[in-house]
Amino acid sequence: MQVLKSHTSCKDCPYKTLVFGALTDSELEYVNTTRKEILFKKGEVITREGDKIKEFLYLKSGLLKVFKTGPDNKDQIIRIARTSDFVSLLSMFSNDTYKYSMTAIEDTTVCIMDSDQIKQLVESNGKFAIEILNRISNTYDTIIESTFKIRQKHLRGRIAYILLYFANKIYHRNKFELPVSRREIAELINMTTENVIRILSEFRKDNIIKIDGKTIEILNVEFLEKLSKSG
Amino acid sequence: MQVLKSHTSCKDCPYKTLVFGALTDSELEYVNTTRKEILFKKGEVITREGDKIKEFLYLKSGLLKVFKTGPDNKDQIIRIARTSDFVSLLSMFSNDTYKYSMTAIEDTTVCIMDSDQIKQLVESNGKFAIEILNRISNTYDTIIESTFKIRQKHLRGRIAYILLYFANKIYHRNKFELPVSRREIAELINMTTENVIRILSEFRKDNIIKIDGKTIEILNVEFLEKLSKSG
DNA sequence: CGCGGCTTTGATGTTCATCAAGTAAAGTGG
DNA sequence: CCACTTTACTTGATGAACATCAAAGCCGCG
Repeated sequence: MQVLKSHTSCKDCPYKTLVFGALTDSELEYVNTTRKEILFKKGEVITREGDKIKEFLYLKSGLLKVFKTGPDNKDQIIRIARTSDFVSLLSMFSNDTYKYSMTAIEDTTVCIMDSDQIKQLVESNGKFAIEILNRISNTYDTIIESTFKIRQKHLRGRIAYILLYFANKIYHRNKFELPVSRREIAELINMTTENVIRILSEFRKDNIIKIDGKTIEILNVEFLEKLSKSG
Repeated sequence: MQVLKSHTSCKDCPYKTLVFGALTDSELEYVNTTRKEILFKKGEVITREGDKIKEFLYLKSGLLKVFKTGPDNKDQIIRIARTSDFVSLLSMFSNDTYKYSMTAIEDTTVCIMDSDQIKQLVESNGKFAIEILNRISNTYDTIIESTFKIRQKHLRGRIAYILLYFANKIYHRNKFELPVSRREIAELINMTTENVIRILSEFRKDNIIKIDGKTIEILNVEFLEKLSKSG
């Protein structure tokens, strides 16, 4: 973890319009004064379940996993967050402590603002409130939709789904390096590590994907799409 | 479906403080002018997935299911909403159409307000915005939490969980009439109708519950609690 | 009275988790 | 830097958990 020296202001941030478009220049300036940019190396913990929420987090670049640890110390990954995600929305308006842990799964830069400041802005700027509501609802909707989709699929369909997810939603290409271990895939789509490996091998044998360690190349997109849809 | 003549104003509503506590008397009056109270009989459709959202719904009394219909016409129940639930929150700030369908599973009275009016109040009244954000986050959090809890349980644990849910969260007693069919239970906790029935019968044979049609009485709470926890 | 939906039970086979065992890779401390 | 430990990955064998199929009784409704 490393605090970065940011030479840019929120005013010039390319992601400004995503939510902060509703803020006035002076409000943005206000946010900018307390804002910090922090780099988390792959594997570093960003927040821990149960920690007091003091900050409002915005994922500027990189990738992180949001997860929950069960009583048996087994993790369940709630979702993977990527650039331009407001990762702290899931807790800050309903709880004073984080409901989930977050860990960087790639080198990740996070903008950190003061959560009370953001709440204050929600209170004073109605358009901003509407934008935050929109964002938060979308984030939650996406989680629920994918969870309910995944749970009705068979294991093969789940693997197909998650491969297409990485290819289409995260990397936007058919060859990519998996940012997560096989165990983490298992935690994300609710199956065992062994079966993740088994089905990946099966897909490899059937020439649907090519595997080289963490590098995956999808050879037969149509097949995966059909499998992902049918279940 | 039947429009009720309401003689009370929002100002006197016992549930006012839940969210509308942040509104001024004149704002409440404003809401009250367009507000309608509607009774849906058990089984009646309240909203349909894909319908345009025009109204803000508040569940005054009764019980309804929120669900999604899959491509194979199989429903998945997202949640069961009860008195004092703001059932339209899940869609109105992120979509202009409903993402889910709702059906009354008991006779249900719903307060219907204009959704644009509510959005306007969010924009103009900061405290109200915060309250809505809090409510919406809580609602979503609860869905996610229960979904992730359920998905890591075995079937017996799921049935235990749902029985305790009805007993503790809905009816607040150990003997109650199931508001849903066995198939709907299956759709709620992601299993087959046959297995719902099988496991309920098993619990009956082991004297853990008593069954008389739709009426369930829990005889051994501790057993169900242990089962629900362990998985 | 017949039809469709809900409930129930049994038989059957598939899917999947678990256990075991081994290799490879990656960190750790002297 | 090397021995050591741990973690990740892989494959196979086994049995348990679960879905599916089939058949029959029940009830409400037109």
